[in-house]
Amino acid sequence: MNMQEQEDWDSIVLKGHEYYLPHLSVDCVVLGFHHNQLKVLLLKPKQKKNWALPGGFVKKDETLEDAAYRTLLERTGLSDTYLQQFHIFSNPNRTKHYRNDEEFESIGIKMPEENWLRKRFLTVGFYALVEFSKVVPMPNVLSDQCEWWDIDGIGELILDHNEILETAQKSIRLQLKYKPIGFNLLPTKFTLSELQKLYETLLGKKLDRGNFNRKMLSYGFLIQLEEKKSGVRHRAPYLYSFDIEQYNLALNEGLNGGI
Amino acid sequence: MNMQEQEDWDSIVLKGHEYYLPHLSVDCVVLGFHHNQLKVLLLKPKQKKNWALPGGFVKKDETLEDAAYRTLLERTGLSDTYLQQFHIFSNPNRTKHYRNDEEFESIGIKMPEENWLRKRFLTVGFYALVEFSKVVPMPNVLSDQCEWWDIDGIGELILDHNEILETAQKSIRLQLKYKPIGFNLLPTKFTLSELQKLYETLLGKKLDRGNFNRKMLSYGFLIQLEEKKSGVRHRAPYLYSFDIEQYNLALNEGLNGGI
DNA sequence: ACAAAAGTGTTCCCCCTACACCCATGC
DNA sequence: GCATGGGTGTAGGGGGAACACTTTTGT
Repeated sequence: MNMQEQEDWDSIVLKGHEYYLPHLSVDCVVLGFHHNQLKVLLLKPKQKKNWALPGGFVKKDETLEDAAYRTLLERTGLSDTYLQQFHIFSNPNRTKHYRNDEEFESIGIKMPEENWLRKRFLTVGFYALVEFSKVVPMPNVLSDQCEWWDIDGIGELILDHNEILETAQKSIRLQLKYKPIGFNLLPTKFTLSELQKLYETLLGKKLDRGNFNRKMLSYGFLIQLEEKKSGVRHRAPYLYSFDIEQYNLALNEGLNGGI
Repeated sequence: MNMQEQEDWDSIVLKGHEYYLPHLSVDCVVLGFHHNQLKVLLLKPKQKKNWALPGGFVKKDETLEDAAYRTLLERTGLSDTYLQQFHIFSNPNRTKHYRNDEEFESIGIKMPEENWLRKRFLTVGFYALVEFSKVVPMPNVLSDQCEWWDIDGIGELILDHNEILETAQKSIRLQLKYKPIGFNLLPTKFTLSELQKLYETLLGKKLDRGNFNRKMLSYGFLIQLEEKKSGVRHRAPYLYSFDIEQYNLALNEGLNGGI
């Protein structure tokens, strides 16, 4: 740990209560899509055995959304991402015993008995859907690694982060039914079968190709471009891009009905 | 204001920070259904011009859900209600200037400059669907009235409570599409057309009687009883009750499809 | 008898489902 | 040619939308 990091750590521990709200944090479930796999961005906190969702504290004069955006920008380099709060987790014991003396002594900090970080924390869960290739994962001062993980290959995370992740996935599947948010996970140009793979991954089930294509095109917010790169050993599929104006129009009309 | 109330108020103002979490509250959108009208429970805070959603603070060792249940129990006398968090409102200025000296002087309290109630507050919105007739609206120490209002006849509420109410309605409409939560608003015995009126009110549009009946019955969680009271001057409609076991079964199977 | 609303039936049609069939491309 | 996946066609069925007809009750 270099001088700067030590200072940052000291600052958060000893002075954080001056500029952050107490008892409150945000955690972000950052999802990407790569090689037909759903990925989630995780941090490896120093001195902890398990990995963690990227998160942060809330400044005294910012909204939760701003705090989440800030966290996301710092971890991924991305602004303008699709970000959505989905639940607040408030189990009184969720952070009990998480901050312990050994952890801090090992990095040269004597944490006061009454430090703000030892208190109970509630956390607001956000999910972010980002374009995998644009992300440059960056660890923060409290962690030594920041990496994409296959969402199915994740072991035990710190605290209740497994629960937060699962809740996020449920919310996303629900949203997907009436709002095609999946586009945020794809590059600007994509094929229909890439889109289909994404939907299949998010929903956890196979879909019919023909029906899927027709349905997506019927929404009217996909723009067909020219042919795909010759790198595939079968018929070249069309590339599509996403027409955000038509998309917003379609959203207001409502994509699904039902009582 | 009697002695007890004065004490309670004093206690909240001067000692609240000892047993409540700072900066955080819950607000409940309590909905009922009566005379084919959707009703919402509102409080009239003393010394304020506008009405308010019932709300409360969060004890240092309870979950947000517990805090909301507690609020609900105190205001309505109901436990076992359908309660759902739907959003957390975090505008840094949402409570600015809400607590002012005049307010407190008028009830005989000199509020310290640095009192916890003057700080920024975030609030977690919950909605509750309750059986109108079972509710006994009860004001709290901070308010002099607690009443049902027609949801369409509400003027300006305090703070951002109009926004909270609107957000709640959107969430409920969305939920209703894939989860028939409306039953929580009806008495144990009800007719199909009462149910239909409720749906029409919640969704804000007319529905076809025949199609509605068939759809609801097709779910399989309605139990047909015997005839209705003779108090109607037309054919007596069947009464139905709600089979919670079949309901849970149906929910797991999924009521709606879509990609 | 009449009004009003409940219960039930019927038709049309859209859209989802499922397959099937041909097309383009790299090896 | 052949394997592979892309694009498109189509027959069938389920169910929603709209409407009609009959039934029951109180006045």
